[in-house]
Amino acid sequence: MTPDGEAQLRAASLRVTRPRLAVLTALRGHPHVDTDTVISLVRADHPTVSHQAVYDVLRALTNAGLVRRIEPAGATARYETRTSDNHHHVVCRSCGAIADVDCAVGHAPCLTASHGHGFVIDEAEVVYWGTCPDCSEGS
Amino acid sequence: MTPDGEAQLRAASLRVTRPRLAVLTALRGHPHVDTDTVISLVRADHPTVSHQAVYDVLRALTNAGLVRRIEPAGATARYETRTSDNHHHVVCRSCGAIADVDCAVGHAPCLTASHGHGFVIDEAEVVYWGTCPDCSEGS
DNA sequence: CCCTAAACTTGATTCATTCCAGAATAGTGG
DNA sequence: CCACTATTCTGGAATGAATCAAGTTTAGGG
Repeated sequence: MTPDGEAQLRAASLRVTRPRLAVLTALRGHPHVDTDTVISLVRADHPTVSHQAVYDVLRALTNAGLVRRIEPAGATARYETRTSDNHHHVVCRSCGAIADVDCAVGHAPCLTASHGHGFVIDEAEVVYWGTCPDCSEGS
Repeated sequence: MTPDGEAQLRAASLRVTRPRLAVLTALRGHPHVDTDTVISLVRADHPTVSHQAVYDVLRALTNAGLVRRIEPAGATARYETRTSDNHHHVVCRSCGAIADVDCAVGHAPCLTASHGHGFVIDEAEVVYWGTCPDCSEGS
């Protein structure tokens, strides 16, 4: 099993608070959800947590590397706990569903495009666009 | 030279209007600008064009494929006229500058990751994150 | 058990984008 | 060349994700 939230927070020298644990738990069970959904999930157990707290927590966890923020074009920010393995995402054009995709071309393939106008490139982000099973079925 | 705006619009069966020509011209001269900048550029020549018109035009041109919309995480939508050659972009983390990057791994490399949870993938979008020459110089 | 910085609550604010109702206009058919 | 209609444009209000601000609570070191 993944280390429990408390251990993760301490390892990142972040204070262990109820809202933070709740957000981590919510994201564990529901990958790729937006902020609003996180708020709902958190409030299921802790009704008094403010939306601002969730925004703060998500930012803190993202900065600490415990959570990864993804932001597909035309959608609001989503979050997931699967970090540090440079995987990518498929996004459904019609319903917005997101699924994980392991890096196709081995590891960090695209960083080879380094001769980009003098830019120092440190990350290559890939987003696949398409149609999810549910949506392509209907048509 | 690129075909003039009027020809492009007619080829796409779009009406030829002053705002549309102005937007096309603005984007030709200034790639990767956001909507607000487009509005300013357009108004330099045609002060009466409404912001709504620019939004409408950008959407119409994008749907017609005359313009491509890019939307890096954490930034507002940008537009460019270079289409139909599947190139990618480098984005500067500190100043937000964007530059074009030709597809590194040949053509449409990444579509090979097709076995993604039953998704039918039709496009692979790549965004390189890094630091532009100007910004890395200062540090 | 105190104390202080960090975190949280509440509520207002920003800003890109969209929605709406009415006026203008491109371009087809007469 | 003119009239007609759908499309487009104008001006202004509304939406919604996200941020800011002031004051209260709390984690956790001393």
